[in-house]
Amino acid sequence: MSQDTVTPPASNFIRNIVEADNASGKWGGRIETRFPPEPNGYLHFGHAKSILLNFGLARDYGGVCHMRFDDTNPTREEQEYVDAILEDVRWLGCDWGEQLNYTSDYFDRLCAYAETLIEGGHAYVDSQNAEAMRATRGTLTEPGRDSPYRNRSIEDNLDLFRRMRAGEFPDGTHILRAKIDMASPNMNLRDPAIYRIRHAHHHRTGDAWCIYPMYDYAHCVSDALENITHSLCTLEFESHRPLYEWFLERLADAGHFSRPLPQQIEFSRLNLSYTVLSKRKLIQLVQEGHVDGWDDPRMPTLKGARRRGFTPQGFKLFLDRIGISKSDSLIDMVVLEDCMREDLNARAERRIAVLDPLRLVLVNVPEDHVEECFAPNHPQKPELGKRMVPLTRELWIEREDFMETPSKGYFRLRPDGEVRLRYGFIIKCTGFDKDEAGKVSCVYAEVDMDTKSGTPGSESRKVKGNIHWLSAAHAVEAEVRMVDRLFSVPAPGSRREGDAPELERDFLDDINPHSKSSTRAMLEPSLGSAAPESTYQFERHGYFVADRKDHKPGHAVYNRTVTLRDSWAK
RNA sequence: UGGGCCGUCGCCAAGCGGUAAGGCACCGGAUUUUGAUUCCGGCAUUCCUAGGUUCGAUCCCUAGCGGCCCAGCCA
Repeated sequence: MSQDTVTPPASNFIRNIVEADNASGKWGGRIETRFPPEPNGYLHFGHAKSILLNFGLARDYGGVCHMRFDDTNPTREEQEYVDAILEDVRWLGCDWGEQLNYTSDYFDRLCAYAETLIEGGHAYVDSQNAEAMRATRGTLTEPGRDSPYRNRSIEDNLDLFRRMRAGEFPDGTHILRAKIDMASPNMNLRDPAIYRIRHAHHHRTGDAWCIYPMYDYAHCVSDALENITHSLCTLEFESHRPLYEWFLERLADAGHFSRPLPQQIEFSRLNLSYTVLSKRKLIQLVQEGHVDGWDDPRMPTLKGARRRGFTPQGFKLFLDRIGISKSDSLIDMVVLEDCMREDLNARAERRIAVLDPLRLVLVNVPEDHVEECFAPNHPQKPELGKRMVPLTRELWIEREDFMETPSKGYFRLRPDGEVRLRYGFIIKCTGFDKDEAGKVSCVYAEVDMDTKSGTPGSESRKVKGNIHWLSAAHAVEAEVRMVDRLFSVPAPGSRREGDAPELERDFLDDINPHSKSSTRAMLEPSLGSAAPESTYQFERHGYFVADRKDHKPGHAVYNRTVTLRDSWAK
């Protein structure tokens, strides 16, 4: 094999299955997957795992991945979500080619196949109401009881089903059920529903239908219709697999599909510390106003991630790193953050930003003097060039880079201490002022003119400290949003050691009160005119992105994507 | 207490009868005009437990223990 291949994908049980299928010739080397979201909400980090897995697997084995909207429940699905989902999947870099599908595209066939199920004696119309069905389903340990309508004739079932479709009955009066086994130890096999009556407007089919298929029936049929080879889903569908196979086997027997039939394979969903990934909780956060919408940079949604400055490449790195398996896991948020750092470190140009400005006056620099200094745009990529940063008598430095009484190990500026102004000169502190409140308001220093960075001999004198700065006369003011983790505990809402047995915790109580703050910062002038979504490393601080929505000419707004690692305990 | 699935280093995760990959984290040390990056080195005599089969078991068998999922006309 060639040496220049990118990092080979890690082995996992799904790839093993695909490779075994390829080896046995099961699909003739073909692989087709699908990403099947329901358009009833925004995509989150958990979906990213599924998207990258499905599209990545297809790409790696020369196949295609279909985009498919599982839109079988008209009461909760909307076009708005379809558009948003497509935008997110595209943003992640995935390409579905011609395969943009909707389960609703198959309503005709789904309905026709339901009739063949009835004709084969595999389905019946039940006329019990929902409560009666629940009451006769049994429990985990007790078998259910057959419906009194279970043995209707095929003719009656067909007639009833057609009249359901024709709109003769109100919602909830009849339902088409699979005739399997009311005593099955697998609850999903106790005559599950196939079609329910719903007089509702569908976002794509309008009012053409008043009966809609259930997930278990629609999904496997859609997979078969699209010639999907490997149908990947999360672990909670494991006990639905026998049903998936039950429908397809019967429809194949009836001649609608040929074998081999698509195979459902389950993997464990993503759990991430310091956040929540359940649709219900995410909706709650938005609806109750705990965050500023679905695209709040703190939200674990793809819209939020994008606004925060997370990158598709970072997500790919993350998913390769955590792997695919069937064990329940809780991935530490630092892993995701670190992947973003890794990607951004390689690509982001460096800029200077002073987030908490403190005035520094260089006492031996004349009022109107402008000294041109040069800073590399990327320390590891000299080909990206340098830029000029002007140094003048009055500068902004970071407030935390000066300490009147330094703590142990501190090696930045201090009274009578020396430090290098990054890309500039070594300076020595000669004094400082304090305001009425006792807060340092201005620092004075003297420049050693023989130490300019880049000039011969400038390296002869070494100082440990190295701080960043900005010319007060040149810097532009900006709003910088310090985004942090949304929750302050690893598992929001979970019990903690020492909790009283009767105590119930609410994940909302674990929201990090400091997850969002905003500051007026000083930036290099070019940062004011950068395009929205431009990403930079603010030296010694972290990675920041020009806000996609609010960053405008004359009104710079940056979001902190992630801080730099800091081995100096803050 | 029915059924299904899972249990390998702090967090992930390979391995599938031949004597414990890798990543992240962590700990050393080197380089560094970002306390960043990069680089080198260290990091499971042991695979949930207990028995058994075998020349040999994380892999097979048995019995336990722990965790997750299933009782929507949701997906």
